[in-house]
Amino acid sequence: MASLKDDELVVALTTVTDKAQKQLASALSYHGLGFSEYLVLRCLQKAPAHKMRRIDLAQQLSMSASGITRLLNPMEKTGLIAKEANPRDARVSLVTLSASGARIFAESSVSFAAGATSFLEGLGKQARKDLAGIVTSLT
Amino acid sequence: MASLKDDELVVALTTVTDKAQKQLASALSYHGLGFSEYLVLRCLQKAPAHKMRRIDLAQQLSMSASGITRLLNPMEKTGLIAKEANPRDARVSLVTLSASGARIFAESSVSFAAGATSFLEGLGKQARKDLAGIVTSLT
DNA sequence: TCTATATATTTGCGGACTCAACTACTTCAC
DNA sequence: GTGAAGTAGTTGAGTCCGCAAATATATAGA
Repeated sequence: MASLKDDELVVALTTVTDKAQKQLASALSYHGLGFSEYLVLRCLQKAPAHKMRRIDLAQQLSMSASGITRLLNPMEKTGLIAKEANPRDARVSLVTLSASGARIFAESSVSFAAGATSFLEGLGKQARKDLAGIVTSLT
Repeated sequence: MASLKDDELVVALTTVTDKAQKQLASALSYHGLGFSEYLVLRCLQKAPAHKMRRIDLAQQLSMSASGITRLLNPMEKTGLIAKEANPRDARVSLVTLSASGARIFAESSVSFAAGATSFLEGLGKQARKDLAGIVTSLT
């Protein structure tokens, strides 16, 4: 069917992804979380010992180091995460997932997954597999 | 192959699209254009008589009306677009593509298309068709 | 050891965008 | 007509984020 040119395809992709982000951000807002904040918790959850350097967080989220600083500051104040020093290297400050952060993450993940499912609901099983293959080969 | 859960799929999708936007924004910056500014020119180019209401522009770009105001103000100052009143309805102010706006758009479109092609280069013909079908059914 | 370079983080400044409130105009019900 | 409600657009305040510069620490080379 529709064969779009590369530029049209990418514009359509950004449009549709933007829509997804807005839906998901709205779902997360019920838990008092922003989209990036959720991704931080998600990264920490997956990380060994739920602990990460700020710079690695920045890379995984494709953000600048300063963006991470400003994102994490309020999260530390509300107790979602905690700061921890690295005895081997005084430059780095590790970020850890707090117990309440883990709880909020678990709760918000339900909303997030529901939002993701509703966003993808127009897609059949094969289309989802295709999309998964496409995004991994674009990464 | 890889079958991701809905939430993982959407996270991967936003990550990859974010990467695309950054590449394209960088390509457009050589023409002095931001990503949203390029999309404005693109909309106006496609519009009948290269003319649109600000509110319709906002909807097509999934932006707020105030975002459009702030986006268009500098574009008008640099002469990419022009303001025009609507004789039938004094509330609306039409936005038109200027000659220089059309020229800049044509030039930047080359860079944009090249960026889009380079972003999609890991994808075969079938994958592009699949992706096109997927984004249209998600719209 | 001392200096140069590299790395991790924070801060000042600014851009892009949103929400809510406001102005200005139009339309509809009566 | 006149008032109420709706629509188009702008403005003020605030959020999120990036870039460049500054700070602090680490590492490598003479």
